[in-house]
Amino acid sequence: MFFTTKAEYGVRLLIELGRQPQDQPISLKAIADAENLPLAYLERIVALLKRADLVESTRGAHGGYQLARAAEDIVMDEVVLALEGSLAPMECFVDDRSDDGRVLCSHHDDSGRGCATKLLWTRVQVGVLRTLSQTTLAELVEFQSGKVPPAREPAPAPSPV
Amino acid sequence: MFFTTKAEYGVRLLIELGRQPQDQPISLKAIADAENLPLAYLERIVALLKRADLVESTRGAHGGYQLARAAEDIVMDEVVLALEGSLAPMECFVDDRSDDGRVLCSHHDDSGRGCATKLLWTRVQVGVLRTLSQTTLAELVEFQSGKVPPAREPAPAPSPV
DNA sequence: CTCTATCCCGACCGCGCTGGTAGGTTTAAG
DNA sequence: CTTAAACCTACCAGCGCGGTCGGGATAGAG
Repeated sequence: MFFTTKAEYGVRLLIELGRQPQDQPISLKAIADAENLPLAYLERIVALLKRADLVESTRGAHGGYQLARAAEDIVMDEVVLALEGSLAPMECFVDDRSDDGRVLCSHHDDSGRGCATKLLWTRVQVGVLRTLSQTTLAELVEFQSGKVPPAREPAPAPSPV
Repeated sequence: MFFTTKAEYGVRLLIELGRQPQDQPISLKAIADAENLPLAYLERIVALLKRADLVESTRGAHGGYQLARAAEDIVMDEVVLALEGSLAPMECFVDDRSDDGRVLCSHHDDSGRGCATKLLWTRVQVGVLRTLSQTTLAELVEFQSGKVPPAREPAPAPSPV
């Protein structure tokens, strides 16, 4: 399991917001009902999205949430990072952003050789990051609306487990 | 955190086996000492690798473990799958193999629309799988030995799903 | 002014899994 | 027969996930 339900629920929430007409906030309650998710839990999740400036809130009666930008400009790496807090494939990865995802393995580096698994986990992280950064919220909204995107998969996926 | 220490320790174990001369088993104790890992825990991990036919064991005194094939023929997707038990990015992914990684979201599919996040998680899974399947144990052994491989990441991934 | 819908926030909690330990049994070499 | 190793089962503490609860703060509606 790479991701928790935080990511799942958070992305669903964003998709729901993306389906709404612009500039009209929708309440969390409405989303919780539509997606059949626990309201109290959603509250904590949307807080993460707000802190990352992905959604905006309007307080008071008839308040709610709306996207902070156009769905086309919301890229999923930012979303998942905001929701999960980290995209490190392994414990020993300190978080990126300042640098670019460095390793500090438990047995620091014995006898001068670098950490054996560093190469592998770094590749995985780069792969995930690239995948996420190539998907926008707008795409997901379209996908859910029934328009299946034109099956873009040029390389025949060498070994689809 | 995508992966647990099972994957970390298991890969390290394989690398250690890959560094040994062929056809001569090495004891878990030796590996535990070399990598500074808890022996009892390693025992459980190596059992996973054996069940997946990635290592072979020799019992009795002077017994131990060795790779079941050449390091060049051991690909990391198989390894990580054996160690982690699944490569599903999200809870709702039933495991692949029989099919190809299908989704059965908690709110099965409401009002006929497919699961909103399916597209995203599928892309991530494909990305990870491709990354793992492009790395062999032999590469990691080389990497650890100091020879940094020539930064292969061939195609800049034209438009990976 | 008050009511009510909503965002907001902190505390709490059960459960499962991870990471690790302990102790014992079987196998085979010397 | 002793010893080194694989092998197996049961056990355990800690922690994070998923979820709940109760109570604010805020703003529109009557």
